[in-house]
Amino acid sequence: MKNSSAEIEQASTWPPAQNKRQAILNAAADIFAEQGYAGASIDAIAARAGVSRQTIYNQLGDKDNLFKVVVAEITDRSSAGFFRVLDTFPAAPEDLEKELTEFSTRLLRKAICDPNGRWLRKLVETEGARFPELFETWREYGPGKKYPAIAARLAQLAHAGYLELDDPALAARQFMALLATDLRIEQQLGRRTPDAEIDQMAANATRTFLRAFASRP
Amino acid sequence: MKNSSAEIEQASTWPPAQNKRQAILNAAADIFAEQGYAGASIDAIAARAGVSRQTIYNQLGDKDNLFKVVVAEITDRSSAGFFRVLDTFPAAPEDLEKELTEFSTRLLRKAICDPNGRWLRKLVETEGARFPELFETWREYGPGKKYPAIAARLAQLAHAGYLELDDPALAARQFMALLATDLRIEQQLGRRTPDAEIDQMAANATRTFLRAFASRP
DNA sequence: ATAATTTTGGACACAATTGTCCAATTCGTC
DNA sequence: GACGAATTGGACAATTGTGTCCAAAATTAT
Repeated sequence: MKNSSAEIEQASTWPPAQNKRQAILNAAADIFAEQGYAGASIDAIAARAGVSRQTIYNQLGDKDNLFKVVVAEITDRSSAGFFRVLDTFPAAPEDLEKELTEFSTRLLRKAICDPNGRWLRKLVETEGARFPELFETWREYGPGKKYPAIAARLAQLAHAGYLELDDPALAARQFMALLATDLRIEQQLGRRTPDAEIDQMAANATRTFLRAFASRP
Repeated sequence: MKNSSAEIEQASTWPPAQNKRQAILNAAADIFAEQGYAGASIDAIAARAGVSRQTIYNQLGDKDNLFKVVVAEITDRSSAGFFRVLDTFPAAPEDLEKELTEFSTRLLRKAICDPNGRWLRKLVETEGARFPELFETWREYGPGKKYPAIAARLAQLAHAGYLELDDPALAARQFMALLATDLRIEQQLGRRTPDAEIDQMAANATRTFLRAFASRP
């Protein structure tokens, strides 16, 4: 019973009840992502959370509601992580390629590799068709907020003369696509990608992106 | 009971038994992709195939085996479709951007949008962790064969002086990433993307790819 | 037409799961 | 240490799904 969510949990600085609630949410996120909605049994979640089944029903109601709460929770965390990284976007870089590559590395490491984002993507892919509202929620947070945020930063770089963009929104999607492509393949294995490879991916993506969009003197 | 697999079925030029078998396989592909392995019930598959449950057990054994056969079948079809399109890759184009864009359009339309590929990606994403051999099979056919094939064509273009590549394999992955990025978002909705949008995606991807890799005079 | 093969549909046993109830126990607080 | 609240674990009914069996019906080949 290796607990792959340990990284996310916060120590017991919360009211005791909230602590168990977090344990349940983390366990549920694991199991839902691994097994899908139908395949995830409440017993399995209870077992992984180290909690009795009844406690889950007490705190979170039925399976449907548990699922919704889990997704909402993870969406928040994932979004927060992303925007924390986005704040480090280089606004007036001296060495554009170097600083953008470093930003890409951070983005890959903290926002795309992190369990929250992975769970979310998988859950949306798996259960999106069956939970249309959830799909909408995710859409609002994911493509709806992240891409425009990236696009704004890129547009700013373009305005400052670093890039030549005619469609910042498109450039943002392409930037993210280049960044995530290799990871997508690796990730489905569940394999934890070594840092060196992540650096390489960030460098590859950034290099190609700049070959396409960097201003030429 | 709209049959979204009609496009794939072949008329009754087959031995009768094979015909029902195909119906089962198509229905199973639908249901597995929609509901995941755990959520897919044999009864639902039988109902959609217009066949009795017993017939499924007669022809294909238990659920596990049914799933494996479905994936193998779809993998074959998907792979065949891809390589059929790949044969139209422009080897000595007069207008590189134009011809590569047209190729991209074909690839998007016939190989990435098509139901086979979509089912496969979703099933692998959903159930890959629980069926390691299937994951390996897919990997062999997908990244294992398709990417090198694309890379070879790109390398050929580079050798002929059209492109400047130092890593054809990487360029192939990036080319595919640029192509698929917008589609991935649209597709999860199950929405059928209009042809005009597909053309646009192909043009956007190709344009950026060539901005990065086309030889400059 | 007749024989062989498949298909059908319904019944069945078995297992897993959901969600509820409740008495005993543990935990945090005062 | 004693009180109140939360947690536990086990039992429970109801539902759903798997996989098997079998006799009747339909389909296909001879």
